[in-house]
Amino acid sequence: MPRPHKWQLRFQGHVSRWTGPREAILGLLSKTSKHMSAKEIYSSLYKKHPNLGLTTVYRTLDLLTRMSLIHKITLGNGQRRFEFKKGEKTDHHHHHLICTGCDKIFDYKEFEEEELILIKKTEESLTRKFNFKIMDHNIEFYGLCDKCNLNIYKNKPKEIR
Amino acid sequence: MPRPHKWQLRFQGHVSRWTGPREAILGLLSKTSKHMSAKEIYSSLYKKHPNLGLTTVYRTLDLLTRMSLIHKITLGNGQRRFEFKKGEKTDHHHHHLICTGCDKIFDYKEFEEEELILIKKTEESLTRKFNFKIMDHNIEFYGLCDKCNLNIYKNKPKEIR
DNA sequence: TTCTTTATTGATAACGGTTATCATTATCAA
DNA sequence: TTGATAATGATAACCGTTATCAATAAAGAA
Repeated sequence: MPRPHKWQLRFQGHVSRWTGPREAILGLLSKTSKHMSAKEIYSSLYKKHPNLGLTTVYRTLDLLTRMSLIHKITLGNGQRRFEFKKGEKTDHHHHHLICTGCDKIFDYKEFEEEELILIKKTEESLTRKFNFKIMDHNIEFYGLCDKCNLNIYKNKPKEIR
Repeated sequence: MPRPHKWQLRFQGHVSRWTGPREAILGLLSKTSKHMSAKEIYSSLYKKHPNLGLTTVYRTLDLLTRMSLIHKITLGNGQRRFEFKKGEKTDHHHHHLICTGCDKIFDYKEFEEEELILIKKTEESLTRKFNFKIMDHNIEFYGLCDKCNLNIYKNKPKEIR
């Protein structure tokens, strides 16, 4: 049932089996640049895989994350999204600008190189000082868009969300 | 009922009112260096404020965050915790190093000046590009502390928490 | 190929954190 | 003191994620 796949090699000699759902989910993520949520993946695959269960999506995303084939990002608002890992660690270097009024998220790439240098230096220093194995980082800026910056002293109203 | 408070000044001339729950929650966070969750705050205040509702804790934390009086951090596992903001100055400026094995949070000050310069440049650029009013930023590194790093080959991270 | 083992799946229920609802209470300017 | 209304708190609802468990299917063995 499962067709040959280049990533299947990662499973050989291990416990896991190469299955249709895993093929479908990894295939989808490898073909998009978006960071997708579990439900987005689930509904994207419904047409071609109507038998796929949401539980399997979660389990597969967890497996692929542990295999370092995909990358999980947790936004400041708690959203979890996944993306295919193209290669080097530095490729998935997304940072976010988030409006705390309406939760809109903007990707930015300003000062990407400078950030990378500083991140690397910081990681090395933290590893030495705390004896940590650094696996990931998260950099976000929070602010208010012009539509939201007038109402910060009120309990968050519905209208501006 | 509400007693005078230095932070009350932040409310004067605005819509919001200075209330007992807000006094209690901000007061608690100002007296601890811990990063607390909503439920931890709720149960910490239960003794002296048995009438306080969990809903109000969430609403107040949201308000105080938007007022930049406290800081919200979202861990990689989705946990949300809050800490008091000591001041606008760089005195107590720090970022977080989070162990994904045991959820422990370490504050660090490595490369503080270099980070601040880059952060300021990035903020200015983002403000110009997106017309945002930058209020805050969040820089976190995720990894495994030395104790948890020894257990990476165990199946269930829950057991070592 | 067929068989056997067991990893994987998917429907369902359950879980935990957060939010919406809404009647009541409390703040604060007048 | 009073009145308008912001804020509160009990409750239910919401939503993303997990646990459960019988059924299914992958992959090596025969």
